Amino acid sequence: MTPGRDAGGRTSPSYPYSYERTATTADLQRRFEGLAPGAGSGERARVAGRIRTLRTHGKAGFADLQDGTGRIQLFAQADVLGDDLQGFTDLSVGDIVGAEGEIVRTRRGELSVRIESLTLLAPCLRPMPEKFRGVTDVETRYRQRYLDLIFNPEARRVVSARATANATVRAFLEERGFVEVETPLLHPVASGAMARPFVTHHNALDIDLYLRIAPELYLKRLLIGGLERIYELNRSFRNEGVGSRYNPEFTMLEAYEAYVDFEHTMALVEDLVRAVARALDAPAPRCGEETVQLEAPFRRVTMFEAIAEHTGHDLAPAWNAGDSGALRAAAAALGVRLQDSWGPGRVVAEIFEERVEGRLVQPTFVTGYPKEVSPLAKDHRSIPGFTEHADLVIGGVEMAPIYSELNDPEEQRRRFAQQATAAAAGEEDVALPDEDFVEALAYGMPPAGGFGLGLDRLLALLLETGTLREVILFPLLRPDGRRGA
RNA sequence: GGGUCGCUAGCUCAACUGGCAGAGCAACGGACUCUUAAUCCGUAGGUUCAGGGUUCGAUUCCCUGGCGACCCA
Repeated sequence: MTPGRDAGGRTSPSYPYSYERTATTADLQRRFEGLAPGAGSGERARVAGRIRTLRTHGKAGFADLQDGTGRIQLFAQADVLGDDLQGFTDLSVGDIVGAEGEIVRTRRGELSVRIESLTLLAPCLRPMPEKFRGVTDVETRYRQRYLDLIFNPEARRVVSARATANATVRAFLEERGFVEVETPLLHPVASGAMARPFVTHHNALDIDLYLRIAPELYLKRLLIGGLERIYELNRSFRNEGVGSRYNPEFTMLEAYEAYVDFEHTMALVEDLVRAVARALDAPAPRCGEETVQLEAPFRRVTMFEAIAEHTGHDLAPAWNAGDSGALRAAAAALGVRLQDSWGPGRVVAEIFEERVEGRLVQPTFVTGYPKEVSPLAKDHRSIPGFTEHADLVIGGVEMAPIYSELNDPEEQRRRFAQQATAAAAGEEDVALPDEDFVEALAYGMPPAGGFGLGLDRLLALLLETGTLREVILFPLLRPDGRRGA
């Protein structure tokens, strides 16, 4: 038997199908703000919501009712209800009820619905968390997010902030002529990013499919098809660990614009990030000891410059001399662990990610990505060995890669071949060859700038939550043996 | 992957150096017609995460495992 109140104490609940509300609690609080203590308004309303607290006084009683907009007090009196007062007395904290009555303000000044009729809509059969402190255990808050939402206004704030961010993104892009599209989530080849995929199986076709790690290659197919400005607000999946910066499924924005390069797209991303920050009233979120200045122009540095600045190791001479031994020695000196199969480009990128990225708190576009770690971006127009790939880093976290999109099918084939070689050498985070995509490129893809923006990470930054898990309603957790969840 | 910390009643937390497992809230019964973390009286509620070890005796000490948090790589 589940713990909780004894069902025998009440007649069995009837679970009504609907309740005709005439007002929300916020409406009433606003409309009757000026009502004097002890006064009646002469107006009635029907409200519905969850009982948060109960105070019964024999022939009278009070309850706080919470709905999606706020709270109002319910006021029960034997004078009004007669024998029906029992229905109020029998309520439990957590029950969902509908109540009808006159809007009054009590002598102590609390705006209330003086109940004339009360309907139990859904009983709360399980004991609710402690009323004052509520739920604070982090694990419980994630596993039973509904309790978190009932008790913690902050949890509800995150929900509306994400909705606002999504709406802002859409409005921003629509204004600039971008069209929202939807592309497959089940991919025959998991490519478009360097990550490990989840595998699944399609029975009728008897083929393995992969949950997308990025929509990139499908969106580029649309560029080939003549859609010149497109975006997808998408959920993607990467088979990696969980933690404050990672969740295996995450929400990302990818957008592509024909006939522009990554310089143009960097400016677009900068404006977009700023627009979202303004919409959330967070132009300067705190991040550790620092305040992130999103209104100031975003800084630009090359990966080599950033490494030199933060580690004191100038890797440019070794790179230019093709001295990968010296690059590896620098990594060793910095305590960065490397795999034998990695080439010099990956070594440099690893040093950057492990020792520098986390220190770039102010918004920074990092450019100068070696070809080895950037298989989908165009060759840099003037610096051999590099690509036109910038990464926007804010708060020490990678927010958005931005490319001049590679549109030369032969070069794309060579890049994929390098990735395949790395995969054969045991590297798991690779962009796998997608021959169908290479064939599509051969029909001609316009030059384009594109980006992917990690919305969960951006929200975590702007809302100052410190962890992705606070902005993802149901973050992946190991199933709890007791609950089998 | 490494380190640190945590897991005790439905919830929030105690329990000294190893000595009868507790409180508040919630639940249940009762009193109370203006309370708002209502108050008052009473009742019930435990595989102390799991398993093993040490001990006369383990929530406490040791080992293994589980789940989580934080930090690091």
